[in-house]
Amino acid sequence: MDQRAFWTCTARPMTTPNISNDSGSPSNVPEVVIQRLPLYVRALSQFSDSGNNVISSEQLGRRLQMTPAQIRKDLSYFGRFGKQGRGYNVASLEQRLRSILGLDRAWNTTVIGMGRLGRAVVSYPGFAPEGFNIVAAFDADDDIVGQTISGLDVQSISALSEIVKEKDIKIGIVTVPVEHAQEVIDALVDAGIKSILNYAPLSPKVPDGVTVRGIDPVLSLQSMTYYINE
Amino acid sequence: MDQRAFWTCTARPMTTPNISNDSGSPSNVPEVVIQRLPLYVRALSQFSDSGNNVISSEQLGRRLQMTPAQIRKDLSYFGRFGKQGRGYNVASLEQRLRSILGLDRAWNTTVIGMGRLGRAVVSYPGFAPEGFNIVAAFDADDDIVGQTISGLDVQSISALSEIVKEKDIKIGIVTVPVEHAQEVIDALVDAGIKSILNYAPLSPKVPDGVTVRGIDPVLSLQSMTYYINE
DNA sequence: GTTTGTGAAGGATTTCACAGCA
DNA sequence: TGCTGTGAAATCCTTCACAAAC
Repeated sequence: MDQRAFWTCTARPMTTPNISNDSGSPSNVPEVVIQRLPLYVRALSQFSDSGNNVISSEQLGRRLQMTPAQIRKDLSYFGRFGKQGRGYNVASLEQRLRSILGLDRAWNTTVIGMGRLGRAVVSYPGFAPEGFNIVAAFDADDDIVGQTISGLDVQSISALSEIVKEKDIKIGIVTVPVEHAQEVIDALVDAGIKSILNYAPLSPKVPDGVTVRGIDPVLSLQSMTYYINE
Repeated sequence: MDQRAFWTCTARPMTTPNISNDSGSPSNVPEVVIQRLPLYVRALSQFSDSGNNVISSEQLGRRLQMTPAQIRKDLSYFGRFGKQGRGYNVASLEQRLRSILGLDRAWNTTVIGMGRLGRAVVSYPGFAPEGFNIVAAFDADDDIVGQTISGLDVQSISALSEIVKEKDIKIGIVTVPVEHAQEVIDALVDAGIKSILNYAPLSPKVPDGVTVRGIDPVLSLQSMTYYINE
């Protein structure tokens, strides 16, 4: 029944603090709830692909292996999206959730570290269709700086802050070796970045107000072996 | 303060049920605690690299951005590893935690799906040093079956069950396109696999007793944008 | 009849705070 | 003195159960 996406590292209490939020959206939504919303979006999008117009919390719950009550409660943090006796309109619920999450716009993103992993990330075709555009690439190595990789010309990390402003980059993706990850993350924070996707195997220190999510398959494997009985 | 690695999907209640556990290890440890243990292992290993012998829960907590009380409580599920007034011996705590997680042995692993992502996974150098050995690779495409990729010869998925037994494979890594992910996961489950690392963007259905952890950078990004203020 | 939205109840997890030991 | 280990308290999250709406 546990439905939780990989590993996140956040410098934030589990419950979002009262950041006063102009757009009238509620301000004490638990972090776990926010992390489940993208799952709802994904499931709804799959449902509408298969031609359904309306879905109940019961059906969604069956799809996502979670209880209908939890789904209704989660949604109730943000408004009343359903119709009693009928359920939710698939397309409009998806649209509402996208809007809540800020997915109804595109986000400029940069990748720092153009080694093996960074190259894989910039050439991964899954980001752009979801509105995450990689618009700059950086590396510390002078041999790599100046190369063009997947249509991006790799720039020196010393230009990071400038380019972040120039290109209105809001999200940093860190693919440098673990030894340099903390300093790169510090540099992103200094450049004003508030959201970081970290592929390096470490728990970085970031100030309050900066969100870091980690991608670490080894960590995932290491917590699964506990449950293997033999 | 939230320290959680990406997305996991587990067919297990948040609190581990009473699976009677021969080796005298406790049987009602919350899942969140299990997910934090690898973070402790990683931090301890970094600490010992920097020449420290002893660490307090306060120091560990500072490193991992979590409270000392939580660390002590987590450890107390498994035993009494510290010395009052001094703290924990870094090396021996790391060893104890590795043993609890089953990381003091190697695990045979297989990757299913030898497209772009699967190739990146089998050539990722981070698994083997942690004891996760990729010993077989599978694909559905006849043009790929028979190729040798990173020293593995790619086999047909129809041979999955047989090879899993033959090579004593305990963990499956799914890198097939999302349309085929559920059927591949079903096949792994049929073959007796209890631990699955899923790179496909879907929440798979698995029976109780099977653990799935998902790796989905898009999902991580989608929950971060909520917090970006503008 | 069906399904939502939601207070209230019930669990689970985190934090507190301090006894006890080195 | 310093720090662990741990019950108790506090907080957070999920589930229940039902009135209201369709």
